[in-house]
Amino acid sequence: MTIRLYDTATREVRDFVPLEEGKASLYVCGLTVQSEPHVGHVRSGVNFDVLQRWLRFRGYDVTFIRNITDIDDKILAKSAEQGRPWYNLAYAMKIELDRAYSALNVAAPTYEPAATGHTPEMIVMIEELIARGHAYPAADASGDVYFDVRSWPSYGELTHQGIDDMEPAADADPRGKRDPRDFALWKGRKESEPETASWPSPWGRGRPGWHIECSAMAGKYLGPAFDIHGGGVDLRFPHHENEQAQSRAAGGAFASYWMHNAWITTAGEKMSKSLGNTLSIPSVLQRVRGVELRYYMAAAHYRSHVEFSFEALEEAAAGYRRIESFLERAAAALGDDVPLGVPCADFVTAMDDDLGTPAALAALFEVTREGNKLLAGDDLTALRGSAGSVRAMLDILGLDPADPAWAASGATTDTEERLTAAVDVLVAGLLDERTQARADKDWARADAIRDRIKSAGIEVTDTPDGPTWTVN
RNA sequence: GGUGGGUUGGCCGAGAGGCGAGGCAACGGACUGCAAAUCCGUGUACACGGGUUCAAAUCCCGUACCCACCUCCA
Repeated sequence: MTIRLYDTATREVRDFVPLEEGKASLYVCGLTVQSEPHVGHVRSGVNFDVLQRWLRFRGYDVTFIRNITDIDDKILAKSAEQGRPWYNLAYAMKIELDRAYSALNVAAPTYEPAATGHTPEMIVMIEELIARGHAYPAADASGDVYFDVRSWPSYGELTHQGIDDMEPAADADPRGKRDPRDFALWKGRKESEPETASWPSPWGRGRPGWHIECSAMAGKYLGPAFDIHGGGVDLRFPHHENEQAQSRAAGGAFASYWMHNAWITTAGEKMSKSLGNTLSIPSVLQRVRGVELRYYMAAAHYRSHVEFSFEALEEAAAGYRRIESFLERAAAALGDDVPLGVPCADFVTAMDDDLGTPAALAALFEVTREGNKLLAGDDLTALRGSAGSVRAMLDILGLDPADPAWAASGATTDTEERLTAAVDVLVAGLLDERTQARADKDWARADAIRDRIKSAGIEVTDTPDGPTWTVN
């Protein structure tokens, strides 16, 4: 059985055949660090993290490059508005993004290059394109360099569009373009822009066009040909189309497979960056834990559009807690931590089929139910098998509750620990009284004590090993 | 104008010619002093109209509505 992936370029699910046996090279377009990340922004991070984990589980040696764009029009505009240097804004938002990723257990890629660190590579590539007749410096004095789409016959192949069917951008400044669809490889510095936002080039000081950075960085770290290129659906055109055109026009084969994750929207609309911070990662994490948010995102197929709602998020969290509590009870029954086991066959089949996480989770729930039944019996070997399998499947999805990543994000402070210990002592006294009452079959008194504890926001649960308490 | 995606039960969300994925919620039962958790059970869902077929949520034709992209959106 091989991994099969949906390839946007061919519009079909194809067997994954890497360029080099046993290795997988992956480039994902990361974010433009211009504002605080919201739930929509991090979906690709989660989805491609799952892909990366699955490739690794299937034995591939994965090289995973995910860039960040740290210079662009919006960064310049926002930093000017906020009265701070553009690089300070970009850096601060980059730190926020890292926090969001780590709160969601999105593993660090092999390397995370930034656009501003790669202007020499871009310049070399642009020169190559000019030499091959696929690019030209603008005829005006702007210092811009454009890609000549008419010079590249297969332009439009990724998104299956003909150049003449494309609507020329109504608002685009034609500047020195030969064709309105030509796109900027290099943007000459404008007087209004800060000197620090420009780099030397053969065409004068300027800054990267958006698309060239990814071509240059993918080429640098993965070579002229690599296996998978990913990103959000919105990037198919123009970004990915242009990346492919310029990379191929410069002589590289570029990506063999193109994968695109769908959007998370609210109220049917895309999550605009101007929406405010109600859906920023820190604010959502006040409602649910990071692992629960990740579960919510992993539970839908990556190519399916998700309509975000807190109701659906809470429901998903309830489902995750069921799996989690099984693992906790299994660990208690086994008297030990549950070791990572083997995913069940249905899970593997589902994941191989274009990362079918919904079907994979269905399989995971089947094993969880079996495990819950075993919990009632005394076959510890079977229980260990089920629990280990559940843990292994969660681990592949980046959802293993025992992953230290979660502990880091939910770290308890010393004060909290001391408070917990203090409450435990106080509640323990009451619970002793209640246990005595229960032994005396004085149910009224037992319930009264439980109600009293509950009025303090603490839930008491009776188990065969005695009562336990949790904060509501 | 071009390109692509969607409409599934109370809710979320898979599937892609025949057998009701799964989760959440609800209801019934078992267990429990009562709860909680767990297990067992309960559903005649596929936007609308035609068509093909022994058989259609799934294929074809048409219609409606929604969404994305069309040169610096995740």
